[in-house]
Amino acid sequence: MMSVTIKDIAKAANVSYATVSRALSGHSEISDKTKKKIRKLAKEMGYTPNAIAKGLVTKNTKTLGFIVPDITNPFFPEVAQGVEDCANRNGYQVFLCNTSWKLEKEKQYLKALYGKRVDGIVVSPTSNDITHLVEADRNKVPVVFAAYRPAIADCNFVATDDYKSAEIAAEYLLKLGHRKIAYIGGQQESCTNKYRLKGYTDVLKKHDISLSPSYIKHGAFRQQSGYQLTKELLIANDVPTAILAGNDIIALGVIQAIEEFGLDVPNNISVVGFDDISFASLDKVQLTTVFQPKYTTGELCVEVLLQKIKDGDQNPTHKMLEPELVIRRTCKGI
Amino acid sequence: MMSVTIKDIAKAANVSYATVSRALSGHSEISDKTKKKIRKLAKEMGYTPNAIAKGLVTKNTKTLGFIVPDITNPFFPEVAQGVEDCANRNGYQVFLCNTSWKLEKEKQYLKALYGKRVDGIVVSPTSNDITHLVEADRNKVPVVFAAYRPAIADCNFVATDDYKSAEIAAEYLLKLGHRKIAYIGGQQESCTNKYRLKGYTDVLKKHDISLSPSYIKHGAFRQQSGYQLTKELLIANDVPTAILAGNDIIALGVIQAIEEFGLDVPNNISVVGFDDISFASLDKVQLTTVFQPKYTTGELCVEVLLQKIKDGDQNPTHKMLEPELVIRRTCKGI
DNA sequence: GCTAGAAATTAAAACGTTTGCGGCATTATG
DNA sequence: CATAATGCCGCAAACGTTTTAATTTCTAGC
Repeated sequence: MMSVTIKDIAKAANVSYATVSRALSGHSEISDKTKKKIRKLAKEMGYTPNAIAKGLVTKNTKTLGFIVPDITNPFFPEVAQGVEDCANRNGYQVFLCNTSWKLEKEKQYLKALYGKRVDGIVVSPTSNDITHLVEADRNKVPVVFAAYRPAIADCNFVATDDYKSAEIAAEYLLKLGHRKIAYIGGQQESCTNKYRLKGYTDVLKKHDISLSPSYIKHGAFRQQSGYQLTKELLIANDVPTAILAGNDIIALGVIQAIEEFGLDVPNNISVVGFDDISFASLDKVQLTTVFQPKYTTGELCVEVLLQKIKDGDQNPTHKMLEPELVIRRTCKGI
Repeated sequence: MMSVTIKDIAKAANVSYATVSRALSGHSEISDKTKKKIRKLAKEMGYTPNAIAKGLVTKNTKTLGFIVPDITNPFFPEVAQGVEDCANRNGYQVFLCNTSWKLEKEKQYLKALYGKRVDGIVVSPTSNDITHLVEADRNKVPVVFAAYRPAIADCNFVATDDYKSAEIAAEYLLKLGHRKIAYIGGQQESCTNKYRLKGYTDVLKKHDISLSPSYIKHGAFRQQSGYQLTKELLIANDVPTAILAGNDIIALGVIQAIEEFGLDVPNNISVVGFDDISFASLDKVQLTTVFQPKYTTGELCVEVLLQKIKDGDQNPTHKMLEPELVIRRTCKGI
């Protein structure tokens, strides 16, 4: 499995290997005749440029990293699609890394990506502990946060306004006449969760609705977690009339729990999620949720990343995207 | 953003850079004292080894590639999870590449991956045209096919027996009393589709049921495709009592179409899918389907890949996994 | 036919590692 | 004390490219 190198071609064509390099890359003065000859030869010999040797000298690898916490949540593949498409359009490839919500894995991947000298990293962090990512951005390689708004100011990010998303959802529920609204969140510490929780509580406060602490529960951004927490909620004596779920995946678990409990969605309890993953629109599901521009998020992340890479600009870029309520069939007036 | 190299450390420690290399990698004779000194220094200076320079000399990158046709189909993320976990356990990282069912992209990615000199590739091919993949396996880098059984004999693959899967599903439908069973497939040319189709037709033949050609339709492994083809099917005059869908995603589209048409699943038409993606078990969906060990597929793929990498064995390895019917609520006796 | 200048090509250094070989201390052996 | 063995470490080549500077070849004008 010995691969053919530029030197092999040079020998075969009886020229220096500098000439071969130029003939192949094209962006240097070289006669048409030799260029053609060499290219033909290269193809015949089955030459594939060694990107890693090239990376060593040019200092760029035309590679990006994308770190996601859960590839099993359809939200992230959609973002990934945007990341990938935009990267490809610009001649970049992407390393997709999945942390399974483990901080340790996130750190490992960060190190590995930098070790491979990727030109930039987009990351949807696993937790609120992002010091390693910030440090990397400052000293080693540009990073932009996807679907996450860091508490620290001088980071790049593109995110949907989670606070506003929650506001919209809560206001909608209130407009439907609900007063007893529970919140089943994901990881309590995560920024996404914090903003959504804040939007929810603020709206309730604004309408002078007292917050029952038993109505606020946290777990993980997973179906199982939504299911479990809702069970707990339903066993207690004061059952809410509506539930705001931390995201669509959680919402699916919430609904499952409600129906297993013998209650109906939306007749007994209304449910709204966040994200609008593709399965939310299934006829059988028809989940009311707050849409988040997933694909666009991915695209924009790469755009700002490439910008940073190109001009070395260290100033933080922030992009806030607009959420949108999409009303389907899991909510009902009271 | 100048990164610190082994030479910088050597200078600081006042030793040769060979010594630094040895101190860091550890697997060479070196005194404990200098080893400690150098490691401490390296940490202080924020050294991250340049994996690409290392790869250039050692000829291996500790990196695998995984090419999938559609990251948006939950089937693949689950396989990817298995691939990743097993790779990580063995000190490898994986490049996840998504072709969006485009052969051209598959070829591009293959070239890019080889350019980056990944140590091995696992691929779920986009089409039945796999010559480029086979060629790569023979001359450049070991590749194993995931969830795909090539027509050519001397390839590595780990797949679930698609023929058997279809047999199981068809037999089940027959046992329920169905005689008018349609098949809504994915890409007609794909191997997966061919085996499933064959299993289906063979079973019907065995039971002396004549195959209506209008009952067999092909499109893509996508929800939209299943939806569209089912619409066509329902408009025709001879409506089937059961539909075998090419996979779960298609099945979801099939069900959508049936219900939009004013019919009920399973009361008017039974539906069964393949794969058992996580959403199939949702309370609202409860899709009867044929389970395929997705995570295991991923794991096994990298196991055989690593084996090939380690001992350079060129003999093809085949692994067939067992499907399993999981009965839920989209089928009914007649 | 000469020469200036442009065009095409080559030589060689550089990128950041690993590693085989050789050399020098240090210790063990006789 | 001389020698052999051992343990550490340095030198330098190698990996496959790109690229700058130098050199050769070509073209054209006189």
